[in-house]
Amino acid sequence: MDDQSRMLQTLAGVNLAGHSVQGGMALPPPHGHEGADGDGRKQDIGDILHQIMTITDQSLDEAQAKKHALNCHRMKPALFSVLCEIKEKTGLSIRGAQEEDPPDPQLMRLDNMLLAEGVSDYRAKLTQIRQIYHTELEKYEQACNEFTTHVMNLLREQSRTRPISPKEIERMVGIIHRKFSSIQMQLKQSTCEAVMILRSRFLDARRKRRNFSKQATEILNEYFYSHLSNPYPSEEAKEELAKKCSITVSQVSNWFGNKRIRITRQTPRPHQTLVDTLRHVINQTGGYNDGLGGNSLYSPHNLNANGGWQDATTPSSVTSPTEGPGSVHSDTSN
DNA sequence: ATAAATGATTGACT
DNA sequence: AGTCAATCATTTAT
Repeated sequence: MDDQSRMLQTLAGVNLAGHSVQGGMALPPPHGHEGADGDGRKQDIGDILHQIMTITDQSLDEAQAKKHALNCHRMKPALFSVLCEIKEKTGLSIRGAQEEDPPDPQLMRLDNMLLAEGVSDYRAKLTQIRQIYHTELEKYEQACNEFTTHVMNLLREQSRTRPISPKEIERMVGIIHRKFSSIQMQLKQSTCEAVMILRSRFLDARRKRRNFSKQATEILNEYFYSHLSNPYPSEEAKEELAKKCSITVSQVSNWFGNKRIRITRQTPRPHQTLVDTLRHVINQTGGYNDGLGGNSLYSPHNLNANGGWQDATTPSSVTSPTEGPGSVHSDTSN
């Protein structure tokens, strides 16, 4: 399980840093400018999608211009009847070519993984990407059809005044289709990359952390050292601390767990004793006056070597540990 | 560049 | 359910 996620992380990293996504569909590199390795890859999702949309609009504009020219032409009605039968031919081939891979095994696999992981935010974003992807794909199809039709109209028309063989027209159509499908490739690749980026960001986020503010640490330390004899805050206390520190209850729990284990631990720097460590901490924070008894600031025998406060049989002074319900692990509400 | 500190995660235990 | 212990992955200090 853990291995798997690490593997995924690695995979995503490779894909993002290196070359194009190679998955269920072998994608040729996008024909074009970027000679060096990934300039485009550094763009974020928004840029990529915007790029796609720009391309689409250009294509549509072009088609629109031709359409207008055609509409005004006197030969239009005659041409259309002829074009209809051609359209039937090419239209099928276009559809056939485009419906081949939209399901996209790579995306399907990603979807399945996402479902398994059940991350709502993640899934929402993925849905958004997918939606945009399908929208764009549709636009492309439409643009391709229109453009093809209109180019053919023009050629047909021109064949009246200059020699243009049907073969030549077919060739032209082929060129257009190839052009469009290469653009489509880019769309797919961009979508895959966007998903990859999204995924890697999510996986990263699991381990991302920010240190608490100095103030928050101060508050936590104060409580800790003020309750050294029993540093187990009740649920209510945790909630209060969480509120004061602007962190979650889980984070408070994590902090106390870490603190307890680490304050006792024998690992504070090779040549530093426990007392030194504690003194160091105190000096750093200015000291915490024990709210109860005022004694015992970090006196080692309060923490028996095995790290059990429970066994320390601490005298009274301990607020009753009214443990409430709750406290869930893992909270990333930041 | 390397070591230490630190917040989060995970599995076991009770 | 809460905790400990070990560990991971990042941030901070040296």
